Amino acid sequence: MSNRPLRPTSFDVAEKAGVSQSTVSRALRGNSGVNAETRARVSAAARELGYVVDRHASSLRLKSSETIALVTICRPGEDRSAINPFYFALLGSIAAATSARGFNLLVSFQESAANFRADFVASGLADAMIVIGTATNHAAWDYFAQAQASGLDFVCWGSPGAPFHWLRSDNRSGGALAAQHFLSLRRRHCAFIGPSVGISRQFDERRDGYVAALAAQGFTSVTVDPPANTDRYAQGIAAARTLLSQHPETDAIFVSSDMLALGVLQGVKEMGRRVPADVAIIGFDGIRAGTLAEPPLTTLEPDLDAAGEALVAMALEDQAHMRGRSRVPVQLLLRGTA
Amino acid sequence: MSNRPLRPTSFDVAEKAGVSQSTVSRALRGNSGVNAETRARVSAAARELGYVVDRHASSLRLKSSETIALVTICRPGEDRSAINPFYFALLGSIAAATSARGFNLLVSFQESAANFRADFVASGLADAMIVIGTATNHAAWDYFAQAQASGLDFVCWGSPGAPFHWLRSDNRSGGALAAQHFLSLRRRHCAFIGPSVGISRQFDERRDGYVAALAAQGFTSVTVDPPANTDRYAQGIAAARTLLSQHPETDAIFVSSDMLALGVLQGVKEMGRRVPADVAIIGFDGIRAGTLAEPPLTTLEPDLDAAGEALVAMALEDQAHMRGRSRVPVQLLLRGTA
DNA sequence: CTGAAAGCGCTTACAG
DNA sequence: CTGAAAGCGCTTACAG
Repeated sequence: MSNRPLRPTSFDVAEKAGVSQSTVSRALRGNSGVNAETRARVSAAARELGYVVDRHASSLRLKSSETIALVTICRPGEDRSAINPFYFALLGSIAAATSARGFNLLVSFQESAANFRADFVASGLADAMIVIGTATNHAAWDYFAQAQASGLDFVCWGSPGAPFHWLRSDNRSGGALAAQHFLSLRRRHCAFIGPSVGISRQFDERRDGYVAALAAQGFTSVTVDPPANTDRYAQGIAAARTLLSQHPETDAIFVSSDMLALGVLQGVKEMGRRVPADVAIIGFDGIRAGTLAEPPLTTLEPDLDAAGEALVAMALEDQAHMRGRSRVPVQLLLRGTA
Repeated sequence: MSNRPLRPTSFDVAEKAGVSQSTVSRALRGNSGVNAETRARVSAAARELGYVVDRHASSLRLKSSETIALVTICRPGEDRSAINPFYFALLGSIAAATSARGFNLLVSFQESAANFRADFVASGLADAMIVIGTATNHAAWDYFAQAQASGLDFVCWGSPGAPFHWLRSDNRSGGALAAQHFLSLRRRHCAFIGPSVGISRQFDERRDGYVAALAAQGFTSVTVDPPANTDRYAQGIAAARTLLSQHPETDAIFVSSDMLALGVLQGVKEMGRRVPADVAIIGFDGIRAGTLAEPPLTTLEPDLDAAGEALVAMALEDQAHMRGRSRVPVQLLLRGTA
């Protein structure tokens, strides 16, 4: 399959069209300054032969592959169907932005030293690299931090720790929106469930925005750190139990991410509380699976179309200093839990 | 970013190591018959210079890109986060199989004539192509059928209609497992909810296996075709209502896919039936979101690791006639709805 | 075991 | 407007 016996080259097209090979190249690239009649003849010949420009030859010459490499960092040992659907949605929006520019998208899921790899740009395979995925895989982010230290450049979603070029949700505003919504619902005993400080900047920002907005109205919030555990859903159930045992008066919970929030929702229901009547819940990410919960999960939804477009634009930006860091707007999606 | 000023070439490495460029190439490719000491010197020089083989030059010479192209067909107008998570899981397992072979994976989401594209192999970008995604997008499958007719070869999941090389779940066995499980649960009024004949071979096979296994024990099944509707979840709710109105005695429902089954579950509950006490439900696909339903969705789960591996193996198989068609085993995953 | 050279299939400066 | 030629960075048959 890789070695079609008769893949035609531009020389074959040239012969058939009765022109030189250089003219074929110019005509097919839409180069101005080619006689319209000649161009038509070349196009016809190419079509008849089923000719397609060889991308390797072309990229080699042009020193550009019109390809973006997308690395998704996974949890070690996690199987592919367990990957947080948020990252698949982000992958999809990056694919859309890539294809809108006529670029290709090379994807790679990485989880451990066995498959860490960052040489997509160095090998010419891609013009730029984007890194997304879980903040919890320290080995992976250390690897990419090191790659960056040795001169490799890329853009990432979230950016745990190191000073990468990043794009993030407007997390503080999201947290504030959650707080304001809870207060408008007359909730007075607000809580936050999310992983402890430092795991992910994004989680920290969400919590800080929430706590600050509550404080601005004279309210405080209790915080529960989910137990270390491989599965966010199970973590959510456990955290909800802990929270409601220690603070039975809780009537509103903002959760750092939807996968965790779905577990929290389950845990709250298992504790015999009605949602949202007794306890309101708001998650973060806008994942589709939230609509399947009962009741459907109210959440803060980042604009993923904007995120995909911005990540690709930042990655392709030639001036490294122009990349910097940037925010994607977030919107409160009222479904059923708040 | 695409144009690093100083990307070193094999000539630079050669100079630094004090050997010829050909020796660099041989040493780095692990070519046998290179002096061990020379090889070490070359490797060291390459490392110091941060040299990485240019994949375009290499692929051009070797006429092979060690890349698989994966096309995912989407519903027109559907946004990326709404793509059936089953296809993302399949994408993940294909990525794993690809990377296990040291291959790259190029992905493309296609939904309408505006972005139909099948020239990945013709342009040399990929050695083989895999097509997955919704069977409901006829325009897309027609496009690929036409591409095949003009000599392009590829492997696909499911294969609606045309005689593609395909991989499918062992759908008949899956349907039979559902039937047997319902009967072991003493259900006597079994139903099937799924799209009508011909939309997808896989759905037909599931229904046929189910009906045949019921018939073998002397039982029949009623079938409900979900209303034409863009959203599987909404279709499921509507179909459940129709079914329970027309056949209130129904105590078991096998549904052609999980996304539809999640809607059916919701619809059944909305009709005031308890699940699984009054009505048992079994879906098909094993998607993760099924575990978030209440109760968690019992389902038939195809072995996705095997599917990813087999799709890649079939795609890469040089002898087209060796590809043919093949089945992935399916397993009953008892969760909560049956 | 190693080097000089051809060639993979393009794109584009250089002539005309 | 078009053609002949150089060159992108590799891999490997061919000599030695």
